[in-house]
Amino acid sequence: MEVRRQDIHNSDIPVVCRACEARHGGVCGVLTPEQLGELNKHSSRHRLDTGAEVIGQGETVVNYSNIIRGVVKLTKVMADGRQQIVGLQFAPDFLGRPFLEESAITAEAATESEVCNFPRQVLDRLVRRTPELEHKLHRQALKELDEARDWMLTLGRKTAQEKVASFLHLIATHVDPENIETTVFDLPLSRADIADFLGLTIETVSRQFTKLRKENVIRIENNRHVSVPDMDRLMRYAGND
Amino acid sequence: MEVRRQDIHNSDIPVVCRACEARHGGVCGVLTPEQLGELNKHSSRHRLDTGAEVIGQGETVVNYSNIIRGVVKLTKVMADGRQQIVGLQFAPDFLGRPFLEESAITAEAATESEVCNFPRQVLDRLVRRTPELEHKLHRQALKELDEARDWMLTLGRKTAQEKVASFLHLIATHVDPENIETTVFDLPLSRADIADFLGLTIETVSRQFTKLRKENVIRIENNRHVSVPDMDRLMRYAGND
DNA sequence: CGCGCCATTTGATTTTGATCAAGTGAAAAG
DNA sequence: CTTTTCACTTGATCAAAATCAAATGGCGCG
Repeated sequence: MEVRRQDIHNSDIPVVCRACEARHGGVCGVLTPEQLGELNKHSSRHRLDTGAEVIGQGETVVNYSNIIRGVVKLTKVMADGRQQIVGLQFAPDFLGRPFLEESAITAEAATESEVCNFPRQVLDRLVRRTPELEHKLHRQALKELDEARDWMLTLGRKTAQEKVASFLHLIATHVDPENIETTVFDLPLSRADIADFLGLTIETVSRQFTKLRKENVIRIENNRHVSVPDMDRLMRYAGND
Repeated sequence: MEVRRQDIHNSDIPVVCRACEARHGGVCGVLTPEQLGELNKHSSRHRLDTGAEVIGQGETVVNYSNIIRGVVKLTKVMADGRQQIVGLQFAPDFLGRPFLEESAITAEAATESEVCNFPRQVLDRLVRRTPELEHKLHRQALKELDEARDWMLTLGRKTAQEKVASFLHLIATHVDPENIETTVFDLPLSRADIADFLGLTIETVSRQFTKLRKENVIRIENNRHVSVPDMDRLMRYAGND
């Protein structure tokens, strides 16, 4: 009986969703098969090259997305071109700002990525009828808020060295959706992006990487591949005692 | 008939809530008279002196609050004492982090304030039964997230002068709950708090105030009373073109 | 293989804001 | 009325990170 019900349910779930890596952790996880089916009718998967823009600052929001794979950066730019990354989103995060017509930020792929898009209106309608979905989105918004506030402390009060170490720790705890903390990983961001994330220049970021490497806090190969022999030590360099 | 219903409703609303300045803008605005009555049974109003702590970083959350009057600052501290204000909340904002046992931040009154406290459990229960309430809290979380991200750009990429000008503009647009923008106002924060908000030192903040005053961007009396003759000019100094 | 491209690193110098150290002024306390 | 206190301002010097300027080092391509 239990098994049979399971079967029926599975067959109700859209084929593309069944194998979706983001289905359980992401917003889709709270939907019933019927709702998933409805959403799926209007949704589409896309591959994004590094640098591909999902939405631009000031543009009208037509789609929300789920990140299936990859890292998406959220940036704000000033009129004179100064730029700040205000958030990094990893799979299976939801991507979008509910209840606003116009995006206040630019979202673009930091790495080669994959997303699942669905029209704003379809999800908005679904949210109104599904308290669990709003709850899920609410939790994600609160998580992003916590992360943003952690980062404000980093931006406002930490030294360049602490900023870079904090960034490495952030990546170590987020790149792999499977693991809470990874000690060997590839940086999803270029030095320029890291600088934009940390409120520093490329040169300062590079110098701090060199310093951390010379003090054996990290090892680096090919610019992007990092290993951290002692995560606690890195944490201390990040100012997190 | 319409009038009579209104009367019945009014008589159902708890006496203390009827005159509450925060009732309409705040979370209470979405509650039915019955729900308001239930919440009110467990809630209590408190006056807060400047500096009074609402909750401390790392403490267990027992209460949520509504700000009735005044300004509350949200701060994060590092182990060595470095401090960053990560949010300013004005009446009638909701104060609290739903769905988390432990507070990641300290909240304290930046000015003499008044809040209405209610037990975490009572509101949590109410949220589960009231989608409109969760929607309201969700919207507030998203508003705070937008503000946090705006501020990240300020912290990471703006000069000291732009930071101070940005702060003045923020205050001008938030101190008076009645008005979108005020040109004459009292600063709700000391120089030390402003420094903690902007990621600067007291001395740098002071020097930038002097500079803005000398260039007639602002006038200052008694350290706290500010008037802005030309808000667009201030905006330009803030780097918002 | 050699060339050019691009990201990154490294070096020299400058600038911004922090730090250290006195002042000032207004309000509270004696 | 004087003294103390506290928040804020001002000044001199210092240090961290920005800026300007060259190297370096893969990597794709002819």
